[in-house]
Amino acid sequence: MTITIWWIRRDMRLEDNRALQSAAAAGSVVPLFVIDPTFASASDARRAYMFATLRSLNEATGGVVVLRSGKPDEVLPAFAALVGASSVHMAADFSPYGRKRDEKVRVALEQSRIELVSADTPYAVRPGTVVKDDGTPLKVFTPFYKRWLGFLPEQIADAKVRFEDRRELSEGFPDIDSDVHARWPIGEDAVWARWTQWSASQLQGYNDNRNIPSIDGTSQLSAPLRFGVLHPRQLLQHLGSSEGEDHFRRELAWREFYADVLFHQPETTWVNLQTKMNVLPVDTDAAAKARFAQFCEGNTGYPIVDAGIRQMLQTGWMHNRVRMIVASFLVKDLHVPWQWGAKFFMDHLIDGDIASNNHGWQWTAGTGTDAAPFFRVFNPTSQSEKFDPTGEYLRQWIPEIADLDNSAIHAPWELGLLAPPAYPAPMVDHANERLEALSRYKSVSGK
DNA sequence: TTTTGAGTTGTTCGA
DNA sequence: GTCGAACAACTCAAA
Repeated sequence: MTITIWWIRRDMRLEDNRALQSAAAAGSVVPLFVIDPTFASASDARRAYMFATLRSLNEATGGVVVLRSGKPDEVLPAFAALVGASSVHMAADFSPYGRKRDEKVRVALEQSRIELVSADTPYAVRPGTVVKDDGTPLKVFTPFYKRWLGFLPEQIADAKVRFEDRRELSEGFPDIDSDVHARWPIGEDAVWARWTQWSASQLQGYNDNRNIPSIDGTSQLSAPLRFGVLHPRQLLQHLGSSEGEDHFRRELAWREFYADVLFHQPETTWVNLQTKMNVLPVDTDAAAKARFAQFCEGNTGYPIVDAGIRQMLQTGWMHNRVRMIVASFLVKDLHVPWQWGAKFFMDHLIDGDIASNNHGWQWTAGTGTDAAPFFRVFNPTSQSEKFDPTGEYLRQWIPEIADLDNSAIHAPWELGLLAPPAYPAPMVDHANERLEALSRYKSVSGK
């Protein structure tokens, strides 16, 4: 019997998994997960989620997932030789690191005459597919979206998979912080249960409710999507054409758009997409670093900003609307490089995806796709009043101000209510910093 | 090739 | 409280 390897990466599921199906079509499958040394740089929350998910996947296979530590271009050829595999099957990874890694692995396997088969992608539409009539990629979301809709994949029925039991070759699973199980649905069954429950009650009202951080208005499926516990094409199957469903489809498409942008311009992970923005003045001196450190603790004195940061520090996740408010504050009130914020988010988010995260930051900073009007500066107080009118979200994450009433909680300094005992005064004056930001952005386009 | 309309998520000010 | 205008200039997509 031919042995094949399913190299598990961002596709931690058994259902609708074309890499697994490809491996199974060619032989009896050894599922392999390589613990790459670079994972050490992932956030604690993300690593905990990943291993909890893998453990669940292992159980779903009857315990045959093999873990091996080391550099993938060394582990895969050695492991393939060990089990006598003739091919390795995977879903392509489009992150800049993933592309380099996979090319190294392909070359290394080739020397042993083992084929690396790329049989799936983490996206409904493979990055690089959606192009204009002249064959070049799109840089604006809306036209991308319209064309992307025309490429949505067909559903393919799963064939039965025969697994090969080589569990004696596996390293043990690392200990898993029990917190992650308490906080997140782990594994395919639990994640689909979450989708079923959430979509039944929230999808119709998604348009409005997704912006309210105190309610369960967003799917919270970002981490499962990040690790492929479910695939976007599966979600798309469940979406009709109501306003809420349309909007949810657009959100899925944003994930694909940013992957596409990064695929074409991998260097924009950490440098401005719009090079003209390279002359935007940013602060990087010791004082800026001190302000950044205060920001990272969730002690800016702006409740909505601090609530978001604390939510992320404590849970590994932050509500999308609040991510924008927090990012805008860092870039436009503290005037530090967006890269600092992007790194900070990647260091803590459970769902941290390099394309969505870093291009989201570029969007906020005005350096990315969508030449955002330079005057679009979020006001943290009015955003708070608009999207958390009852202050419920603020109270959940900032106990120091939990006793303030609705009229005071969004801007506790205004009534002289510098809340007991420890909530800080605003670290900067937003009205001043807004003007400062406007003048800096204006300076970029010249007079 | 040229032209035209549009571009995720905002705020402030004055009527 | 509500509403519309102003806030720049530029790039992109498509006709």
